[in-house]
Amino acid sequence: MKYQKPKGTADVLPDTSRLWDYVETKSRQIFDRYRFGEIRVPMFESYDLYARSSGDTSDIVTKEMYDFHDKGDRHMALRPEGTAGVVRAFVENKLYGPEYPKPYRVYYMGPMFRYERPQSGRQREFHQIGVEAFGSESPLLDTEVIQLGVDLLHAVGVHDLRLAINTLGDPATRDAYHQALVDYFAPHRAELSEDSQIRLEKNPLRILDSKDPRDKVFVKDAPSILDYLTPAAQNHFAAVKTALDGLNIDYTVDPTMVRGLDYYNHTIFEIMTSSPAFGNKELTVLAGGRYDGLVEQFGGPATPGVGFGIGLERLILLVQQAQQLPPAPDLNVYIVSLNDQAGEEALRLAHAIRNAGFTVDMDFMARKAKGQFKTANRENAQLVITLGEDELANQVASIKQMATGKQQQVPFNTVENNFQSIYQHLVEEGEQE
RNA sequence: GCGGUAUUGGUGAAGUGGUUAACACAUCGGUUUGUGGUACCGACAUGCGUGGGUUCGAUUCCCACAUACCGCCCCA
Repeated sequence: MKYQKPKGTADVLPDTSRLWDYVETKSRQIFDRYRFGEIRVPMFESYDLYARSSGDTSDIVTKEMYDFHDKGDRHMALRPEGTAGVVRAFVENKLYGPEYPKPYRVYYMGPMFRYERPQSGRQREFHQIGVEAFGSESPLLDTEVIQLGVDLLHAVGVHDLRLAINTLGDPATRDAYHQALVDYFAPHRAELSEDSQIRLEKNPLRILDSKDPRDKVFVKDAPSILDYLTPAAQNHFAAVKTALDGLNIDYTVDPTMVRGLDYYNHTIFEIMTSSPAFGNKELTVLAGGRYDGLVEQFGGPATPGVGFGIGLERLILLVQQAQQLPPAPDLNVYIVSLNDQAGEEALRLAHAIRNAGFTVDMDFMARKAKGQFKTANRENAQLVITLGEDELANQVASIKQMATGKQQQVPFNTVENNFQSIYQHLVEEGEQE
């Protein structure tokens, strides 16, 4: 084969894209109800934008960034996540201005990229649906965003959700907790995994997320961030929990939950579900949190923000598992043509009938009548129009109702000008009998 | 970046160091003129991911590369 798709990409073919469309359409309906508007931002930005927002110290960022130098020798990167670009747009378009209602709420959906080795559920090009809400510190906004996520998942038929929440607190909290973790783990340094020994230097929080059994022994009794919250952070978290209770949204507090990105603080949350689609393993489909301070870091005025992202590929699998595909659209008419001249007439009639609002297909392979009927049958055509020498000579179409097998003649004229009434007579009234 | 497994037609696949690469599904055609199902008949990989090598001879052995899947790292 001469060409193959780039590593880690996928072609979405019509059968599956119907499912994508379904999920996207449902999502938009939910966003409308919550008054989130769509924002479309570039699929690539300056490399520095992503590197800085994600935490440029981590070599992870450079390792997984899909970056390149353009012809002007600018260092660019395909967007690895949605938030950074949206925050940049928020600042650049001065959306913090007084003329915009606060909080300023947007959603996006589209491809993201990361340069890594493809494996289970991970591709180099993947898709996310995400939301961001700027300008309010209210814990009620955190809660509304969570509620939005839950609603969205319900809307596409994904149930059995588990919401996990945690707080990373404010900067003072993080500093104190950081120190506490270092104090706790340092004496066991030699007993930790090699990776965690490095994490201890760079980002002790990540040790909590380790899968290595050597680390888990100590993680079990590690200090909890909940004990290091400043009063303000504590109040915020408590208010989120109260609001969730008020909405009857179940949740579990997971004090070991962390985020890979540096910009998160205060509330972070994940929605998990287990499904046969994933071998009944519990997997996260939605993750988000608060990122007060990010707008400021990007050169805007101090503006709080909160949002989440959903991995679309994963969600699609869930939806596919949870419910049957939305049915393919009906084929109203299939036109069988028996010679070249009839083919030309078929083209004309097809156009007229389509203009009347019906779906029409016809043969382009010069196949025999039997073969064309087979196709019509396979595509579930309601009506089949046959055009051959006789029909052309008499300027009439033979129209067959596939359900009953009855066939009758209708002048071309009527087919072209009043197909609606033919259809009503043959199909809709037929159904009532 | 590291490791494991895999790669045969439109699809699912069997198979062997040597003159015709099973079988099934799908598709197309036929079983007398232009009508859906079934049955029966026929057609359908000069080719076994790509490039090298070993060999008298490779789809089968070896190497490299590509891609896919599964792990590690990491996770946006």
